[in-house]
Amino acid sequence: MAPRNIDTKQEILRIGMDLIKRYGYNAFSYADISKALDMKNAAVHYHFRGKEDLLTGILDQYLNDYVLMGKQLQGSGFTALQKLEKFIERYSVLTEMECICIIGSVASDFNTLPESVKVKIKELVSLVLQMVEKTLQEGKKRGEFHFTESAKTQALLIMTNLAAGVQLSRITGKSDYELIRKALVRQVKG
Amino acid sequence: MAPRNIDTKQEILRIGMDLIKRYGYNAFSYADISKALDMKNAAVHYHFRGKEDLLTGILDQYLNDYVLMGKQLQGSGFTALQKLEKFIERYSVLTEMECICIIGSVASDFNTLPESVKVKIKELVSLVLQMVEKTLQEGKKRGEFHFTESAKTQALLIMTNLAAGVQLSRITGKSDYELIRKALVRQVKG
DNA sequence: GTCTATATTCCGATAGAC
DNA sequence: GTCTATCGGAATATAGAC
Repeated sequence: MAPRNIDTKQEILRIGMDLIKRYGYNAFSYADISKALDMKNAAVHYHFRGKEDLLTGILDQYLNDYVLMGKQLQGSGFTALQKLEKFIERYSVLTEMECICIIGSVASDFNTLPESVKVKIKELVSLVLQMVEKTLQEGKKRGEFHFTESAKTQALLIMTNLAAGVQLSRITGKSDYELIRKALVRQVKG
Repeated sequence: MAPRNIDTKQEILRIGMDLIKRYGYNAFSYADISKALDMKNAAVHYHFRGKEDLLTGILDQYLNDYVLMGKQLQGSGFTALQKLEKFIERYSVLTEMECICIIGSVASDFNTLPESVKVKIKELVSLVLQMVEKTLQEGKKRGEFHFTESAKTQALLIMTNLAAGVQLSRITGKSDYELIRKALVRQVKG
């Protein structure tokens, strides 16, 4: 059959990214992806030899996304607060989709993953934490933020508030996430 | 054969509680449990008809544990800070075991679980959050704590710092968890 | 690039012996 | 209460046709 869609690989990544945030890595199958794209599971194997390769592709996509986001924010002229809020917004949308963040999802399955994937997860977490830390430092320098912890510690506090915030919100409802979101912004403003 | 151990059901629960925190609900099997207890998977089915029944049993066990812990702390004469630190200690030990907390674990798998289990998870989360909130209120009344958020919001901040703290720590190392733990205590002290 | 068909392995679960 | 034996189904994956 002629290529139905030259971006099938990208479509598989898109579906996979949704499934991993919605159900978790060990809970979705190639069949879920092939059904969503109306193809056979063998076709998915053509684009990603095995499930671990797919997970690696998904993580690479997130790495690229965050690098791109970092560059865009850097050249945006945004205040530090606006940059932080752009970051927070990524978590807020998750609560509308019954999803948790990619980092929380792979953290839960971490012990079931091969070493090569664990390394990539570490890269992703380091990248995201450093982005937040850098924004916090900038905001403090500019007098926008007045938190008393180190920028690194404050970044850890924010990251954990957001990551587990979307997890809790899945169980107890979105209002708890909103309380967390507003409080963490008050915290950094000091 | 004569009963090898009259507490086999309790042993299954114990192994199950470890597996769910170490690998996640969808990543462990009855075979993992039967191997750990040197029996056949059919024997596990005798004690817990299906995997969902086992998960329900595990959640009931945690509910009982937390209720017991609440009663013990109530009659302990501890300061609010000491009570909070007893709670935090439960999370600290997880980082030594490559485990995440039960709430984070089931939050990740939440969308794959039947309604009856979801209800029990909500009960567990509500119980734990109320325990923390109550301790925070008590500490504020006694002049031990000086946080500015509502007790409920502060409890949410602490819970999310701890839950995602052990998740991050699994990826980036225990030192990040320690930074979070110390900072959140400073926060409530105000 | 996608298909059919199939191999393999594992999982959850049950029947029936002991 | 635990065993052996087995079933049905699903998941990962591969071979080879188109």
